[in-house]
Amino acid sequence: MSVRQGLLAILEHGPCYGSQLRAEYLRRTGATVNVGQVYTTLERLERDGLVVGRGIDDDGHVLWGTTTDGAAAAREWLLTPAPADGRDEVALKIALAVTLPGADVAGIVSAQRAAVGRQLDDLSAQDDGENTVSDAIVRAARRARLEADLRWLDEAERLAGGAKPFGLSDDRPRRGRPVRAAG
Amino acid sequence: MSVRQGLLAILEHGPCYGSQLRAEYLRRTGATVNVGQVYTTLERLERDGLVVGRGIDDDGHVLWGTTTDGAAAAREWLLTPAPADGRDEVALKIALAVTLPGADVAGIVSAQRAAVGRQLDDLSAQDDGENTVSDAIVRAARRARLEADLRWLDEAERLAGGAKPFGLSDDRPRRGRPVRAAG
DNA sequence: CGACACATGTAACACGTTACATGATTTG
DNA sequence: CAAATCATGTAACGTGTTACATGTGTCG
Repeated sequence: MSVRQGLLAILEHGPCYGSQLRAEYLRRTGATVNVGQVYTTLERLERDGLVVGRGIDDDGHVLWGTTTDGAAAAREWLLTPAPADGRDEVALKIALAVTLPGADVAGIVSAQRAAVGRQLDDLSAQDDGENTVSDAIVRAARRARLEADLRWLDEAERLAGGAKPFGLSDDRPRRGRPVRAAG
Repeated sequence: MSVRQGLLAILEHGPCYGSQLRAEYLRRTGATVNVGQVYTTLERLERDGLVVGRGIDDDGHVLWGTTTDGAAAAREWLLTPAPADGRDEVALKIALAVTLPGADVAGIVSAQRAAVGRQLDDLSAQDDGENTVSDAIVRAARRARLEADLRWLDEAERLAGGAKPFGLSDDRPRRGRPVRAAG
């Protein structure tokens, strides 16, 4: 959900053509976007009335700009807090593992801990001191989450100690009209 | 990517029918899955040779079980660390905002901080002490990440202080064969 | 019978990915 | 001309969502 809105927010500051938009997104967030996605996203934004074609460049580039609605949507997105992330894959995996008979929870946790450590190392290794503020912000976010994951993994291991795995539930729901409590 | 694998891991411990599988997923992870997705996921797993139909229940339920490949895939998934999350929507948004002239970065950060605080409150409010270990693990993960976000938001605000927004890039790439440095 | 809930799908859509197919342009 | 790069798409696929369309069984 962040690519669409990000591209729109950039477009609000001036018309761009497709691959230029991609470059701006990279320059401003450090994140890469697939080129093809930029074009399909522009199509959808046009369909939704948020951007319009602004004709052709002197160099033959296809320019796009925001509509009034598009500019408003971009500004609103910036000011609206992002929704909570849905699924935390690692957490769900470990939560599931502690319920499965025979699962090697300790092994899973330690493998995950090693992977997080590696990701932290990678993050430090990429830090060549020549970063933009945007880069620094994104990297700080990643680092903060990874360190939080490490602490959480310790906690998860502790919690997992008290877990009892179980098999498939025996009580299958009964079909038909439910018995209603007397009112 | 986590629903497919999660369902498969449950199926490895015994045949299930669709909505039973959904119930088990909820019971073991605390996360809801759309019922329709369970059925389409089962179709895909069958297509990929990881599950097979196990006939019909006494109650008419359509049973599914893992194949040898499916069981192996489930076990491997459990032991393999999850890949790093892709886009951190909040981080990208703020990284982008600091590059946009006129963006109210302080306002965005404080709105986000308030939202994270609210999410932490919600998390505490839901804690009725009657939780499974799986629930506790998932909630601990969410709490750890939210607290990390709070710390990171402070850092981001500090970092944003030194940022200078900029307009669209002037140097457009030149088409054609690039000039190659003399070898 | 009719309401209700379980159960099994299907359809349409959104977002994201990779890969492929073309043009146009410029340099060697 | 041939190679390399920019630029603009299109196609296919994967995962996920919501909404809709049906059965089927049970209870009042």
